[in-house]
Amino acid sequence: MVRVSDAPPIWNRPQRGSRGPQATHSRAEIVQAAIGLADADGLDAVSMRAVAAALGTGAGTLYRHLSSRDDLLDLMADRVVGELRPHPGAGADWTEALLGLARLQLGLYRRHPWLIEVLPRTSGFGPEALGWFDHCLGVLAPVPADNAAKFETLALMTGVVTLFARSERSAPPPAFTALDVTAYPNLVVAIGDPGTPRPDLFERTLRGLFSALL
Amino acid sequence: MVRVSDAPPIWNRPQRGSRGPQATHSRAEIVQAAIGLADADGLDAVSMRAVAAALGTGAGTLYRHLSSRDDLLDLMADRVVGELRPHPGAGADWTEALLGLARLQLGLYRRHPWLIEVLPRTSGFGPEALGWFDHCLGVLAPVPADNAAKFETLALMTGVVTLFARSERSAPPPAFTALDVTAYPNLVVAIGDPGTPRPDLFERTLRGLFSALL
DNA sequence: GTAAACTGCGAACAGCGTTCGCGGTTTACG
DNA sequence: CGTAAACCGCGAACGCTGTTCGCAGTTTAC
Repeated sequence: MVRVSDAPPIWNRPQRGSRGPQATHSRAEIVQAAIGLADADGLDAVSMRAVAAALGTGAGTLYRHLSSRDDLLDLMADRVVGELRPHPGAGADWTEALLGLARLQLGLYRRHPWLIEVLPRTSGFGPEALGWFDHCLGVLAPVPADNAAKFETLALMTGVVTLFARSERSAPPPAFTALDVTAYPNLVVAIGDPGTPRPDLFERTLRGLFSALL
Repeated sequence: MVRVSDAPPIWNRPQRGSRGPQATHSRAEIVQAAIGLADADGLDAVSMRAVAAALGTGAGTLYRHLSSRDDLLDLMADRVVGELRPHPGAGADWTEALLGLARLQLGLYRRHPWLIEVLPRTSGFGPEALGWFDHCLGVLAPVPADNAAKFETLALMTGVVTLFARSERSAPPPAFTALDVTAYPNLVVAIGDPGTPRPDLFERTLRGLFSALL
């Protein structure tokens, strides 16, 4: 489960040495093929054999460029995080700027839904993730708050974005057919008067978060 | 991925028919063995063969009581959600009561860390999950708000609890050795003055959420 | 009493991540 | 300049996974 490897993380390892024939596939090529499969058919479609087949080779070949499937997932995640560039310039209102960053993240999750499953199990921050985090800190620069508070706020902001991304993906509740009235009295009356969901829940939640933590 | 089965969910299916010899293992027994494995060695240790071996039988036997491993995970999740009983009585202050419910949920995640992975992929609400949700609605009964707003708030409360549970499980950040100053300027200065994390982040976040949404 | 329905069981299947040895190719070094 | 080290693609193989299926035996319903 936990990464116990003494080897340096994948981002610090060189792609190839100096000797030997030129590789027919690069690390970036493999990652791109894997992302294509994940975008099209979900994360389960990203098997080593499938990725290799998409590149016209065998599964064993991939291990010349990666040391494990988890490495591949790390690289995939950091690469799509790079799609958040160019990082938008911070305006005068940092709250509005931060909201814009959150919306950008939500868009990324919509483009690559598998990211919701991959990100929580990545082994660490890649260079693009660090760059994004650095940019967020820059937006928060004018805020007079402890750096720990900024870290906490950004972590929770990212987390809340994943919650919304997940809720968008999950199917609507299964219509509650024939609910037992005696067992779930409050639920029954609430179903009878469901009310109307608010369209600005995303912004409202994040604004509440910011005002509570910064 | 998505459950396309026309069969009724596992909770509505009877455990056995009337004919045939008495079964040596019950559905509850299987679920309990699986939970024991998950608590001890994580979710990956819950393979059909391992669960069957813990019960002294073969993997194929389990399919007499369950139709898939996903069914087993559904049952495991709903069963540990039942540990939240007896549901605490609501006091006068609904904010405080709701905070107590959130703390109860966090404790459940600490006792069964695998629940963090299982819950987002369950196929629906089990009877215990419905009971918990019903109780939360009861606590929110005196709040003059739209039922949709209450649904949204409870969903986000549960989500935020999972974020905190996840952050407790994840390893501390890897010490940021030798960070490139030119690439991550804001990060470098923030590391130089890390500040002190706030001990009441959990409560503060949830209070902010409640006041923003209800 | 017969047939239907259920039981545990173990072999089997396809797929998975990963390892390893093979022959061939390119580069670094004495 | 030749030799050795390092890298390449490749395919077979290992152990594991979830799941299916036929077999023989047991209990119940009609």
